[in-house]
Amino acid sequence: MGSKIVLIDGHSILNRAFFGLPDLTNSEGLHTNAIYGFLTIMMKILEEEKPEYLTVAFDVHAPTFRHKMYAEYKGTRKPMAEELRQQVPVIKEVLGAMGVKTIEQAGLEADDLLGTLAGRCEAQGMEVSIISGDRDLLQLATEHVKIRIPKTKQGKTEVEDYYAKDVKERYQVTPEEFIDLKALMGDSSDNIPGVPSIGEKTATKIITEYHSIEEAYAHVDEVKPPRASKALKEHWDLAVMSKELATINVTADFPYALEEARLGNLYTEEAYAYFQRLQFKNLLSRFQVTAPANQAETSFREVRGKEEAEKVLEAAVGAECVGACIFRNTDEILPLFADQAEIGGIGLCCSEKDVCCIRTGDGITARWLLSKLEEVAKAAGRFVMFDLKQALGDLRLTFAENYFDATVAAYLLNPLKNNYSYEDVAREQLDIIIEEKAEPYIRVCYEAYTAYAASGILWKKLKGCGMDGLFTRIEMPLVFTLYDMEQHGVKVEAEALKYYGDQLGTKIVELEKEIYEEAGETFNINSPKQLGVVLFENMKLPGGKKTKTGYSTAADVLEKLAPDYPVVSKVLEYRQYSKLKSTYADGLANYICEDGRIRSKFNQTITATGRLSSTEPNLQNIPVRMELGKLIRKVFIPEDGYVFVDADYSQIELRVLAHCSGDRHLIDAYKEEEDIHRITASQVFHVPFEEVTDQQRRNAKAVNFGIVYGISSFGLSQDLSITKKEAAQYIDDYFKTYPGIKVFLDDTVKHAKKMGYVVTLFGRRRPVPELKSSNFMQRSFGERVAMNAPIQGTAADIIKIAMIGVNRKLKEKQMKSRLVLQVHDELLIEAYGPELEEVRAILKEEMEQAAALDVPLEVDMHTGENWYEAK
DNA sequence: TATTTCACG
DNA sequence: ACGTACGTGAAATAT
Repeated sequence: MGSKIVLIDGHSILNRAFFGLPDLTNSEGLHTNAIYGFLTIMMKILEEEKPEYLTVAFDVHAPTFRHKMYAEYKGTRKPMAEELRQQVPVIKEVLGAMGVKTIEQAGLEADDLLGTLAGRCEAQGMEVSIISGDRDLLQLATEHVKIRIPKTKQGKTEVEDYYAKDVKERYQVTPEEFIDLKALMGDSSDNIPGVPSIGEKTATKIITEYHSIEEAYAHVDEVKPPRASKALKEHWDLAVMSKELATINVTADFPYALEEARLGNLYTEEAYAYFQRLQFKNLLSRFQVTAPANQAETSFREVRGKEEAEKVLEAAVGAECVGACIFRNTDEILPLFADQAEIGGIGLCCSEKDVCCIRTGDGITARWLLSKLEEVAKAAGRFVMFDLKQALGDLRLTFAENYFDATVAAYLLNPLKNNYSYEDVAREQLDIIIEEKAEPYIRVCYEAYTAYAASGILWKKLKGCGMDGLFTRIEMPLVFTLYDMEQHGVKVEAEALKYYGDQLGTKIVELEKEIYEEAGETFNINSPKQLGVVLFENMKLPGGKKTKTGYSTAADVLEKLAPDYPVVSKVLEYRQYSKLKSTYADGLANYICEDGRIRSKFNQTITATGRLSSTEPNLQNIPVRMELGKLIRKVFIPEDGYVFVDADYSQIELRVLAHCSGDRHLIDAYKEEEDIHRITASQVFHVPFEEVTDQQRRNAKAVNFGIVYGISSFGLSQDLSITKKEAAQYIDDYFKTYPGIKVFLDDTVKHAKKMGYVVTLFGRRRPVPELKSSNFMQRSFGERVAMNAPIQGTAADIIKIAMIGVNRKLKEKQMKSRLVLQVHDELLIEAYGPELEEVRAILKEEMEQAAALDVPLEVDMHTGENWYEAK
């Protein structure tokens, strides 16, 4: 038997993968599902067939224009979806990286390339497999040419194989006759019109009898049924054209060197880089770990002994740029406590050629090493680390302009990613692939090296995007502010919290009993699935399906039923109690340290808009709207001798909008009147200020919120329980009242569509890739994001500035009061009693003066013995 | 690991 | 006709 070649119909398989798989996106916002599906299918086929040769053929143009003649005949066709289009060049690059031969030829379709290649290879005695989702190719099947059609059934790809005999078996015609079959019956997916009123059944009958359309036409009067005979006569031109369209050119003329198609190692280093970028985690495992060392590695070394370590560290003092990292010995420790593990050593890089790893032990203590590193850091022209805030736990550094957090820089350049590891930055900025299984000291060196080498590039890019000021004046100082807040934490009364939890527990048990009684059965109320079945099937309550997995039992659905069904209101109550107990009472208790304080993390590189996020625990979502939940704030208390001061911006986002849009009416409204919702209502509904009803004010408030979120009539109608039409009218009236807002929002979306991103007042960018989507929903989402992000982001910038200012003032004046929490538009300070008035003055000043807008920034402030009172 | 729900701004 | 408000994180259940 001769050697074997696999030929892949590129666009067809890509297309199949695209529609067969759910939408996947990597952290850059690139859609990857078609690429992933293509590679999976290709690898599966290669494993099965183990061919010597492989070639992937592409059309030069989009495959939907496969048949130009017919496209003209039929008129324009839908263009390829943007999500798929963007994947085409990438798969070609990936295949190139894997050493896979690809061909495309102007004027020839992939079919023609495949057909001709199949013929040429078969003539040389080779076995050929053609992979395509397109049944048109069945005409190419022979004894040695196998057509393989992958099918996705319930997530699994199965492949249908067709040699010539299989075509005959399945369609009762030979591959050659298959062309004529298509000519008669047509193929809508392939734009072949066929003959009207002749379908698969009739076509098969005619071709099995006459073997070709020409032969059938020669005996057209004998063709049965009469209906088909008539159709054939009337539409003979269509049949001829269809046959022409369906016929694949197997004698095309194009250059092709078989040797170039010989399969080598697919799993190259270059391919690995692509797979990492595309985030195909499970495909990465196919790569051997024998990739040759990157060039940089040659200068990596492990420093041994205190003497040498000292030499290295001394030499680093005063260096122009230093990249560093600190690592811990996490081997014999539970991952949960990894950050408490002892210091294992540091990585240090002062130049391309000087990268080293210094371990503790052997006369080197952690304290000595770290204090040396502190010296190096302070003296460096630029001192770079990943996640500097984390490192500040080990290095006693205070803010200075030479510190550079590479994680934060990478976040600013693309806030949509979900992590900013040094491996990612090395790959993206330096084109270096760091092996996961590389020796630990090599990885340590890489982290320091990446910090060193990427910082210049990151900085240049930040400047290029106009984010250098944001980085140096806001984000970097904030790293230190957040560190201080995290260290300080907030005191919590553990016993009171426990008592609160117990109270909730009793109530939960009571409600549980009552619910079971009314339902007539016991079940898990916390399970939306079980609850849905009990309510809507067993108890037959009205209210249909909503989610893909079953009935929606969300609060807004249940609230509609609650007045009529006591069980439902009990369920709602149960939910409330159970949420409070599990998430807040029990949840928070787990985080109380021995000194009675909770130290939540303030994450700086999470959100798309520039806000902070809070985790472990999240202290930015402590209940406040409902009295029952708000009570939990009583357990947050200041230290003895201190009080809480809580200050929050009044409608900061709406004020930012007023400023950014420059809308005269909204700006004037803010300058004149306290109650913005009331004045909005008065202006939008054309009623005197004093005569605005509560309902009108509520509506105006909802519209104001809607504007900030990127208004849609649907969203507003949901919120106000009115029709979409009424909501649209409100919006229209609003824009008539504040025409500047409309212009501003439209311009922002326009800018986003043109540039691909939006910008805050302080230069922070948010990319909006959704605007390019071919999906209406996605695109609409993109538009709302484009409207919201500059507003939310600017507000985030402003409070960050205020935090830095407040923290700086407190420290400058050597006060004992400390910033403890930030909740987006609110700051909480634990103020030392004697300093109270000064703290209030500082808070007010720093918050109100954080940005000079065309409208005043107003701050509401309260003092109290606990967070409940201070709010 | 994904989905649903719900707490906050 | 499509089916949504923007931004988060945690807990519980289901897979």
